[in-house]
Amino acid sequence: MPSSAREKKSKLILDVAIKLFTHKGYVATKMEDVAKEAGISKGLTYFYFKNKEDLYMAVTKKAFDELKSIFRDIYKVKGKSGLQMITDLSHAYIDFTQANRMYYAAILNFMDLVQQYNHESLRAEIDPQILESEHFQKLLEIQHDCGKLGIQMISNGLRDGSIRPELSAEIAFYTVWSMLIGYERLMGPVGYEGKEIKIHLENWKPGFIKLLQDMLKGTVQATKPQVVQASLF
Amino acid sequence: MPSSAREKKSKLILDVAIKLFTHKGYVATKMEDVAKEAGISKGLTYFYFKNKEDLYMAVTKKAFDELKSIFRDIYKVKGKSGLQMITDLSHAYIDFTQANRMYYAAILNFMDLVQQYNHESLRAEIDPQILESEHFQKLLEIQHDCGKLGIQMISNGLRDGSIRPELSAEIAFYTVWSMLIGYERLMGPVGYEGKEIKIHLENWKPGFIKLLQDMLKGTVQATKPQVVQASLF
Amino acid sequence: MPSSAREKKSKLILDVAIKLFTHKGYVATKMEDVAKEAGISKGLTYFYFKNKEDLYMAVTKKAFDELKSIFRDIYKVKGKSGLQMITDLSHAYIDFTQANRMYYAAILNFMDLVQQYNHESLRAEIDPQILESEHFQKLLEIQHDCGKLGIQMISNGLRDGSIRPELSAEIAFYTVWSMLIGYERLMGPVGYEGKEIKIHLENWKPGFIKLLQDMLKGTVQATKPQVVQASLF
Amino acid sequence: MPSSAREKKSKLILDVAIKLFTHKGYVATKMEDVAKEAGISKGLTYFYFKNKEDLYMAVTKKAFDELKSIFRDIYKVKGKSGLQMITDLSHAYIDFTQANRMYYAAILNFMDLVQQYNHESLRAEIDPQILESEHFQKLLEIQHDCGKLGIQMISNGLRDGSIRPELSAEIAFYTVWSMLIGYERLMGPVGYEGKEIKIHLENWKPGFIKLLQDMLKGTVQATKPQVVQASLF
DNA sequence: AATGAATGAGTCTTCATTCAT
DNA sequence: TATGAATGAAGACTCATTCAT
Repeated sequence: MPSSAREKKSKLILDVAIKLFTHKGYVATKMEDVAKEAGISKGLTYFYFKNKEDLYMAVTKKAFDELKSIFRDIYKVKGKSGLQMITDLSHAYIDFTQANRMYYAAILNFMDLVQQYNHESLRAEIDPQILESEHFQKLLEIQHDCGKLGIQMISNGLRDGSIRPELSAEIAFYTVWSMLIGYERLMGPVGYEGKEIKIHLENWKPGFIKLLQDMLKGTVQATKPQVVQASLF
Repeated sequence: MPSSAREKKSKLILDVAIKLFTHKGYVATKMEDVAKEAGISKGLTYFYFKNKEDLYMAVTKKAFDELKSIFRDIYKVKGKSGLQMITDLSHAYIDFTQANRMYYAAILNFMDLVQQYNHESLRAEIDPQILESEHFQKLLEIQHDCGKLGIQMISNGLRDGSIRPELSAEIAFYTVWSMLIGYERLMGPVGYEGKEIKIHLENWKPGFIKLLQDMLKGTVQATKPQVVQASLF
Repeated sequence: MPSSAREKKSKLILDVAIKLFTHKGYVATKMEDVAKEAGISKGLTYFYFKNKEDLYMAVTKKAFDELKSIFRDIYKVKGKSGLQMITDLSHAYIDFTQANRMYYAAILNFMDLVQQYNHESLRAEIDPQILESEHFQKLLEIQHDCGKLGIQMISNGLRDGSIRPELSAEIAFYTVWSMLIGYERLMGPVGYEGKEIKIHLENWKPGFIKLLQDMLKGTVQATKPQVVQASLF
Repeated sequence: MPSSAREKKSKLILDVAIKLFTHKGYVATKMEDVAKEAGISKGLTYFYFKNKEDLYMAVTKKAFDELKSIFRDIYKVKGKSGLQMITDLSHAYIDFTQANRMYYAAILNFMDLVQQYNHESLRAEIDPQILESEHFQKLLEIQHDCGKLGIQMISNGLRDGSIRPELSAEIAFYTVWSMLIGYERLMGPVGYEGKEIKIHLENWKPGFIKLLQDMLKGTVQATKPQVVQASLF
C-alpha cells in the first residue's frame, strides 16, 4: 500500500473518531465503535494509532491546526488595524468554540496537560501513553503558535495606534485570550439565567466585545474630555 | 445516633472524598478507597451518598459554598470602592483556583452540566444519577449566588464612580468573571512558555489585573483630564 | 403490648408484603420497602418474621388458606351433585388464579419445594431458612387439605352417579387439578395466539370446562342412549 | 477462525450453561462459573452472549427446539390414529419434563414472559435485556410450533374417527396440553402424599392417561352399564 | 418492642489491548 | 496490512441481615 493510501486510511479513522468523540464524548466512544464506523477491524485501528489516547491526541492536533488556521486567516488579511484584527479574531474564536465544542474541549484538555507537564511534580501522573504519543509531542512544539500570532496582532495595534501604547503585547494578548476562554465557559450558564439576572446571550456578546475593545484601546470617557476640550476652543 | 453524629459521619466521608478526588481524580478514586480511607464499610458510603456521582455533587456543592464565601467575604468589608472590591475579588479568586484545583474543576464541571441542563435537547444525555442528586438540585438553586454578589460589587462601583457609569453591571461582571476563568486556564501554560515568549506568571498577573481594572474604570489617560477639568470648576 | 396488638402488627406487615410481592415480585421487593410501606423500621420486620423467606412462607400460608376456603365454600353447599361441585370448583379456581396471581404463584412455588423436599437427594439444596420457617412447617401439615376436599367432591359424584363409577376418586381429582393448573398456565399465551390459531379465551374456557365434565361423566355419545331410552316411556 | 469454530465455541458455552443451570439454578450460576467451566475467559462469554439473560434465552430456545422435535417425531410416524398420537405424545411429553426439568422450567418461564409481553401494560416491566435478546425474538416466532403440531394430531383423530367428531381441534389440544402441564406440576407432590391419600405415581400415570383418552374419544364403558340398568325398568 | 446505622459478601458487565493467523 | 477472537483487570452497586442502643 502506497504511503498515500496509508495516510488516507489514517485520515479516515481520524475523521470517524472526531465524529464519534463529538457526538458521544471521549469516554463513551469505544475503539470498536471507531473501527466499525470506519469499516475496518478493531486491530487495524491499533495499527494506525498506538492506543486510544494517541488517537485523541491526533484529534487534538487537528483541532489545534484548525484553531491556528483561524488565527492565520485573520492575521493574513491586510489593511486592518490591530484592534480590528483582535475584534475579528474574537468573533471568529467564539464562533469556532461554538461550532466545534469537541475540538475546543480537546484544546483545553491539552492545556491542562501542558500545565501538568510543566510541573515536575505532576508530570509523572500523566498517562505514559499520552507522553509517548507522537501527536502530543508535536503539539508541544506548536503549542505557542496561536499565541504568537495573537501577540503579533496586538503588536500591530500598538504600532498603528489602535491599541494603547503602554500595553505589553504578550500580556494584553493573553488577557484577551483569557476573556475568550472564560466567555465560552460562561456563555451557556449565563444565557439562561433568566428571572433575576437579565443578561442574555444576545446582549452579552456585544457588551463583552465592547469591553474587550475598551480594555485595549482606552475607554469612552477618554473621549469625552476631548469633546469638552474641543469646546474650549 | 443523634443527627449531629450522622452529619459528622457524612462530613467525614465528604472530606475523604475531597482528599482522594484531589489527589487521584474522580475516575481513579474508587468508592472502596473512600470507604477504606474513612474507616467504614463500602455499604455505608452508599447509605450516606446515593452513588458516586451524588458524592461528587456533594463535593461540588461544598466547593461552590467555599467560592461563595470568598465573594461574600470580599463583599461584606465596608469602605471599599466597587472597583477595589472587584480587584480584591480577582486576587482572591485566582488564589482560590490555585489553592483548590479540584474544587474549581468541580465548579467548572457543574457549569458544563448546567449548560447541558438548559438545552432541552441535551438534558436527556445527562446521567440520571446526577439529575437525581439532591446536591445537584441544591446547586441549581444557588448557582447564581456568586454572580449576584459580583454584580452588586460592580453596581457599587457604578454608584461610587470607581467604575465607568455607562457600563451594565451584569455584562461587566460576567466579563470580569470570564477573564478570571480564562486566566486560570491559561495560567499554567503561559507561565512556562519560556524562550520566545517572555511572559511569566510573575509579570502576567499584575498586568492582567491592571487591564481588568482599566477595562472597568477607563484608562489612566482618559481619567486624568476629567480630574483636571473637575478642578477647573 | 398485648398479643392481639402483636398479631395486628404482624398482620400489617404481612398485608404490606402481599401487596408489594404482588406488584413488584418477590425478588424486586426489598425488606426495606416492606418496612417503609408498613411505617415501621427495618429491624422490626425481622422481629416479626425471621427473614425474607419466612415472610414469603407466611404469605404462601395465607394464600393456601384462601385457596382452601374456596374449596370449602364449594364443598359445604348442600344439594349439588359431585360433578356440579367440580364444575363450580373449576370456575372458582380459575377465577382465583386470575384474581390472585401472586398467591397462586406462591402456591405453585410451594409445590415445587415440596417436590424437592420429598426427594432425599434434593432436600439438602433447599434454603435452610425455608426449612426453618414455622410457616413452611405448617404448610407441610396442611398441604393436602385442598386435595382431600377435592377427592371428597369426586367421591360424592361417584356416589350420586354424576361421575362415572369406574373412576378412582384420587386419580380423577388430581387429573382435574392438573387440568386447572395447566389451564392457568396456558391461558395467557393462548389468549393471544391470534392469526393462525383461532382459539381465544372466550371460547376456550367453556370448551375446556365441557371437556373436563365429559371426562368425568362420560361423553355425549354415552348419554344419547339414555335420551333414546327416556323417549321410550 | 472459521465460522464453524465460532459455532462450536458458542455451543460449548451453551452446553456448559445448561449443565450449570440444571445443577445450580439460574440465579446461583455465575457467569464466571460458566466461563471457568468452559475453560475460557469471562469476557469471551460476553462476546458470544450479550448477557446472562441472553444466555438463558439461548438455553430456552434450545429447550424449545428439543420439545418441538418430540412433537415432530411423534407426528411424522405414519399409520397411527390421532388418538394414538396424542397418547404417545403424552407419554413422551411427560418423559421429557421429567428428564429435562431445567429445560421445562425454561419453557414455562418463557410462557410467563409471553403473557407479560402480550399485555401492553406489563410489557414495560420485562427486563430490556430479555426483549433485546435475539433468542427471545426467535422464540416469539416459533412459540406456536408445538401447538400447531398438536392441533394437527387432534385433527387427524377427528378425521380418522379416533376422537369425538364434535370436538374443536384447537380447544381439545390446548386442554390436553393443560393436563400435561398440570400433571408435571402435581407429579412431584402427589407421588409422595403417602399415608392418607393413596395415589402414587405408578398408578396415577395410567389413570391420568386413561382419563385423557376418555375425554377425547368418549367413554365406552360409561354408556353400556347405564343402558343395561336403564333397560331393567 | 423498636430503631436505623452499619456490614460486606456477592456479581454482572465493560473495554482497551493483544496476538495468532 | 488486516482480522477478530480472546483476555482479564477493574469497579460500581445491592441488600439481607445484624446489633448497639
